[in-house]
Amino acid sequence: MEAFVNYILQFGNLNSQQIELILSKAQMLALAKDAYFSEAGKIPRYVGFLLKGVTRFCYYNNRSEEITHSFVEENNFVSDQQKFESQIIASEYIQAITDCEMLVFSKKDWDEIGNTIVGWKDIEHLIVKNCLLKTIERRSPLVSEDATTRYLSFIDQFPGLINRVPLSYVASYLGITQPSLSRIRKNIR
Amino acid sequence: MEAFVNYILQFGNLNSQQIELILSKAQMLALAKDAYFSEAGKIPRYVGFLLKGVTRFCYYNNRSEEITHSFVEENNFVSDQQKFESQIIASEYIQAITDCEMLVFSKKDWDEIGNTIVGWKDIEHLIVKNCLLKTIERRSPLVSEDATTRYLSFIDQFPGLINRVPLSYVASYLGITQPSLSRIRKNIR
DNA sequence: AATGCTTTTTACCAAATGGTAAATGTTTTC
DNA sequence: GAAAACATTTACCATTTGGTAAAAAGCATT
Repeated sequence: MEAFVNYILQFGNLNSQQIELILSKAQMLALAKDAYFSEAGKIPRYVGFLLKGVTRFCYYNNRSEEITHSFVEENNFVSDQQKFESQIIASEYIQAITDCEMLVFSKKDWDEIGNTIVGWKDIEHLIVKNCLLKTIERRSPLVSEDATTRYLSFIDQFPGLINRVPLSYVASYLGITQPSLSRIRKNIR
Repeated sequence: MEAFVNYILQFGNLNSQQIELILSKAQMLALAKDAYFSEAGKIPRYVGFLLKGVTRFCYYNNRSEEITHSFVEENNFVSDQQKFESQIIASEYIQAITDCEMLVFSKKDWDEIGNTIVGWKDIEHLIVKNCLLKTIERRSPLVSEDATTRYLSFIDQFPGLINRVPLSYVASYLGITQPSLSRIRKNIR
């Protein structure tokens, strides 16, 4: 809870009443492992802040292969932002990889925060921009480096995560098959 | 010029005085082929809107290979946005691939627009968000698909661009070597 | 048309990765 | 603790891609 407030205050100042207002709108959501927070074909109902656990974003490409394109760890926002904001149908899934605890906000409450707190929209924009830039930065080596380097940079970018998520998801994230990832791990040892 | 105004008006309403103000700050910049608009190691001076020509973003990875990570065609903003906004040293290059014509704004003028026009910052945020989302979307297939599919989706996303830029840049963008790209093009014919 | 310059293709072989299925290891459930 | 279910590794070989250098093609200049 404190982590959530600290996270937000990185991006702008809020007084205690404003923080109170935000927290009053937050709902606690427990998500069991493998449960979906948001699903392709449905409109995302909530934006969430992950207090505990790991989630992933995934979709199915045109060969019906499941592609994991992002991981989100605790103390970060989890949201299909564009689809949530416009309340349109999502084309990807957000799934809990471990049991998760989240603070979530309905679209209505989220909008109310934006309409009530002066300067909130700026903060929100900064948060979104920050997340998008981080995504781009993280995914850069996935294009230009070989698989071993990609794996090493994954380890670097997400310390410890390799022990918390199935390797099949990591292989997909890195753009290689699971046997390839297994071979790479063997060669590194 | 009109293209620039239309582009902006996609993201919010502005009256004619506001538009006049914006245009009064704009400077015309002609950039010869291969010239840099922004350079690694330097602070980006301008944010630009590309009226004519093609540019690319590139950087050097830790093996000193030059990586082209984005192309920008006419009627789009060209900016190392994060570095321009914070006026910090860039880590990548923005280079004209063909002769270019741009509208550019200095940091000072750009800030003045933001401080003068109510609602401009919202528009700016939307533009930035839009560009970042487009970047992510375009680069998605570069991870999860094989090289031939990546090439085809490049052709799809940038119609005609293949005939305007060196294939070596495209190969780099797709994460393959130039001989590989050449082979792929041959197989498709 | 000839010259030099750059870009693109080709050819060669080595290395990396994919596809599949079986084997092993690990966790869960009863 | 045994059985079942799931996750990971291994092994096999086919295919793709990389690295390098030479050849060919395309462009500009004279």
